[in-house]
Order: sequence, then C-alpha cells, then structure tokens
Amino acid sequence: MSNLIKDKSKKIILDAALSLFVKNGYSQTSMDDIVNLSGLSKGAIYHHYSSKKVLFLSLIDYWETFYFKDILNKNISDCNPDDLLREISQNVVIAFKSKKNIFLAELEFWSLSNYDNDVRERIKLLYVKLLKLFKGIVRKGIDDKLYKNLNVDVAALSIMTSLQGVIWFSIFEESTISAEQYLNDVIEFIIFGFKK
Amino acid sequence: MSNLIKDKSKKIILDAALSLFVKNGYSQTSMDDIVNLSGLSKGAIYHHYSSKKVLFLSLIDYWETFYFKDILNKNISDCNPDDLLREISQNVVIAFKSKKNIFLAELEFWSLSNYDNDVRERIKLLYVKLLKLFKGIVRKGIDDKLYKNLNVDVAALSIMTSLQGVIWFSIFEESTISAEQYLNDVIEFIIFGFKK
DNA sequence: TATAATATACCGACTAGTCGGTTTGTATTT
DNA sequence: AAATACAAACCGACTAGTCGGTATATTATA
Repeated sequence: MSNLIKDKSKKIILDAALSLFVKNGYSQTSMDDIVNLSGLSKGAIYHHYSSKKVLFLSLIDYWETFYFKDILNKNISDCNPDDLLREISQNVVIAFKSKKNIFLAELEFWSLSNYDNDVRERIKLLYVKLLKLFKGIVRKGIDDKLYKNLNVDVAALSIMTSLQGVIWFSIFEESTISAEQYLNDVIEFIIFGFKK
Repeated sequence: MSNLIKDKSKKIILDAALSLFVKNGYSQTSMDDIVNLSGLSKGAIYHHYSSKKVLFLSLIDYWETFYFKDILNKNISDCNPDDLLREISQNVVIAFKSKKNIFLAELEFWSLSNYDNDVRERIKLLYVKLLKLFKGIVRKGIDDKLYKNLNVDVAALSIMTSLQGVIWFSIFEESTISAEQYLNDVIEFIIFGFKK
C-alpha cells in the first residue's frame, strides 16, 4: 500500500467512493451515499477530504497507483519493443479480468475532465506519461531498425487508442469476441504494422 | 430538416440542451439552464419532452442524424474497401473540424450509458450499426482478395477504436499532431495492416 | 507512573440552496 | 368549443457543506 493511504479510514472512504462513482456516476452519488456505504460519518469524510471534488481527485491518484503502476514503470532501454508492447497489452488484459471497475472509472474521469479543469489537468498528466512511454518504445523500435520510419506521435496515440478499446467491453457485454482476444489480436496487428 | 424536428421550438430546445449538456454535463445542467438558454419556458419544454431523460434520449437521435448520417449510409457493394475506409475517415475529419461538440457529446453519451440502461441500449444500437458497416467493408476486402484472412470482428473494432481516438483531441488541445493528421495516418496504417 | 494538555479523528443534526417536475393560467389555432 | 402551445409560480425531495461537540490518541509535565 502506498503512502497515499496512511490510515484505514481513508482507504475505506476511497473504496466506497470509487465503487459508487463507478456505479452511479459522480453527480448521481451523494456524500450521504458514501457515508452509508463506508459506515463512517459525514464528519469523518469531510475531516479527510475537504470537498466532494477533492475526494474525487484523490480517487484518481488511488486508481492510478493500482492500475497503471505495472505499466508506467516499464524499463525501455534493455527490452525488445515487440515484447514490451505485448507485455503491456497483457497487463491491460489482467487488469480487465480482475476489475472491470477500473475502466468504468476511467470513463468517469474522462467525462468529468470534459467540464472541469482540475480534473482535466490531472488526467492529462496521466496520459502524457503513458504516451511518453509508448513513444519511447516506438522510438527504440525505429532505432533498432525493427520498425519502419513511423511518425512516433501518431504511432503512440494509435497504441493508446487501441488499448483504450477494451472500454467497449466494459460497457457492452462481451459478445462475439472477448476483451482478451481483442487485445491480443490488436497488439499483434499494431506490431505487424510497425515492422519494416 | 428531418421529420424528427417538426417545429421550431423542439429544435431550439434540442440545440440549447445539446450545448449545455456538452459544456457542463448532463447532471450539471438543470432544466432551468435550458429554459434560460432556449428563451422558452419550463412549461414549453415539458410540453415537448416529458422528462429530462427523454430530452436527453431525443438528443441522441438528433445527434446521430447530423453526425453519422454520412457515414452510416455508405454503400459497400460496389466500392473499393480501401477508399471507403479513407472516405469514412475523411468524414470524421470534417465532422471534427466543423463541430468538436459532436465528440464531446459522444463522451457524455458514453458516460451516461454506464449507469443508465435506456441510454446504454440506445447507444449500443448506434455502435452495432457502425460495427456492422465496418465488418462489411472488411469482409468485402477479404472476398476481393485485397485483405488477408482477418478476424472480421477484431478488425472492425480496431477501425472503430482508431477513429474514436479523435476524442482525445477534443479534450486535450491539439499539440504536436493535429486530429486530421492522426486520422489520415491511422487509417493508412490500418489499411496497410489489412493488406495481404 | 499518573496527570494534564493538546491534537487528531470522528459524529450527526442542521442549513441554505438547488433541482426535476407539477399545476394553474393564458393566448392562439383549428 | 376544444385542443395546442406556451408561461411562470410553486412544491417537496434532495444535497453539499457546516458546526458544535465528543472520543481517542499523543505528548508534555510533575
């Protein structure tokens, strides 16, 4: 557990808030709902978080640490770009399998970032980090003469949108294809497209 | 003007609601806000739309007709799959250039579909239609021996997520790459990947 | 060790305001 | 006269945040 969550109460509040925000949306979730689910009092919540929005922003940190942790800490320098991309894709598969909530939360973050600057800045920070990672991988692939002379920015964004595609499976039930199959195929598809 | 909008008032209400929902989100927009922006009264709005949610659902129809109209009415049978994909991508570019709101609205639809079944079913309908179109194009490409033996479902979803990627540009300002450049590149990238 | 002093964590009733929706009334059209 | 299209005052449920106060933990002092 990171030092973000010093004490039990904060974690209880964050867990309650996350599941409610994901299930009902930010606006449709009242602080009283969080009070009820957490089993704590209103005073307790406002003691730890000065407002509903501050609580929400803290949730982004909380969420980032346990979803993106594995992905963001990859080491590019001594790795095969293809395998690294496959590994990242696999991380997404695992995340999806273990907790669909993760992606629904992401959708909620997106939505709010649309009309709230603080949320947008926070979210932007996260994706800039991700894009940087992808760009690094693509650049290494080019340097290693493994990939053709791609536009690094577009390539990185393509990776991101493709991985982001799993979000479809958390809204619509898996039908003819599974999220895992989609992710496995789409990353191979991308790698193939990158190759010389 | 389609028969969806029989009269002026409805269009006024829909326009006001769309711009407010996009700017502030569904929940953060009050009926009074819509009253103020439209210049009509509450009675007028509730005369035409029985509830806020019904108004929102009508908005999806309204939105679909003037964004997806061009895309959904493509004729597959006598067309080159590559060019058709390029054409669709170009439609998205044009839509993006003329009205960024379109994509922000889409994000709002997504978000709501997360915790409202009626919205989800309505949105699902739309994307099933889109996926069907993409699948048809891919299948034709395979039949014409133009594309390799792809998994049609994955390929169609890949097209969709890639095009969906423009949504990034409506949240984050265009920085190193433009939405147009992204779309042009990504569709060529996909076409290349599909080829034998 | 016992006690006092202080800081932190927590409680829950309360407030001021908001919001979706209703109701009642009026003008216009058919 | 009857239906339609709109206006605007109004209602009750709900909500974010406050505040006075209590319990518990930590530190300082005798």
